[in-house]
Amino acid sequence: MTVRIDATDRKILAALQADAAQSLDEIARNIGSSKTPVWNRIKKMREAGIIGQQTVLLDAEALGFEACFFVLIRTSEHDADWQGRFLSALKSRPEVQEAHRLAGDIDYILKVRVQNARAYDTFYQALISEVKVHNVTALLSMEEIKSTVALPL
Amino acid sequence: MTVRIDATDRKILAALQADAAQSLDEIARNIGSSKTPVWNRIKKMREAGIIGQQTVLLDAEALGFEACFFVLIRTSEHDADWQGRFLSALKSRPEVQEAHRLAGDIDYILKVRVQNARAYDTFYQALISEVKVHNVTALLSMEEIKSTVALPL
DNA sequence: CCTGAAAGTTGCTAGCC
DNA sequence: GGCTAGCAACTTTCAGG
Repeated sequence: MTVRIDATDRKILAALQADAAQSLDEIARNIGSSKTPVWNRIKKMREAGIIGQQTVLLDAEALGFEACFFVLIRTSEHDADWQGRFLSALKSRPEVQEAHRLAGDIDYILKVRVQNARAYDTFYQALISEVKVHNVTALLSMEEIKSTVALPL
Repeated sequence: MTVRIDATDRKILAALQADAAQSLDEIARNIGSSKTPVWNRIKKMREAGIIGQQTVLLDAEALGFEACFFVLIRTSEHDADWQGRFLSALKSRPEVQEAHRLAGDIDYILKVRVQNARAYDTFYQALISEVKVHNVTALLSMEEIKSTVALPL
């Protein structure tokens, strides 16, 4: 299932990451190739799942999502049933933008984007009523210094 | 500078978030409108900055970025000069995907994506040699449970 | 604010080097 | 593997209700 990625592929990926709206011609010109080979490579990488969803980045604040929290979670329960319920709760809640299971004494970290502090509290109350967690610390973001989805290819 | 966003605009944004590659016709059909009005609204929201970069989401693991750390940073220095150097260090390092200034006793949180633990250490050493920080805790992600850039419109 | 149609670009395929 | 050529499909513009 692993596809070999060469230097040209990486250039294509970097170009797509930077601006997925540009045309094949433009990408081809910038990396010193031409339309068809670029298209074939993109197709292959799409099929291999290396290139995933194509999306737009929206201005969260302009759309009324003015609060962003990082939530550190410790739990005492580690059985499969609890974990299953916890994971599906996270996946089904759209305000959870990221969720990671961690190594170390903190078990999970979430990134939660909501309209305001009150909306966060609603989310938090709903979450802890659905699954029991041992300890929760919420870190409130005051300023988004940097935010990118680009990998440093 | 604020543009009024109505229900139709929100539907368009949701559609674009889900798949920015779909055609105007498709979007128009799904939201019960037609090409030109959809295009006019998109244009307006682009100009207002509500719609930002168009990009693709890449499979980090397939491309060799197998480690993801969340870094909690406490600092004792809060003067403008220090902060300026710290921020520009973060912005210039491509492995830093997110950086937030926080409220509370932890001052900053970073999300750092690197090839492996060793690459993280290289990053970490470089960062602390550039700017002095009081206390650093790195949380290693074992599993990316969820990751989306979509806002819950 | 929407409709419909025209014009220029682009995505994608096929056949040749 | 890459290149050239072509058509279908798309984006973008604009006159008119």
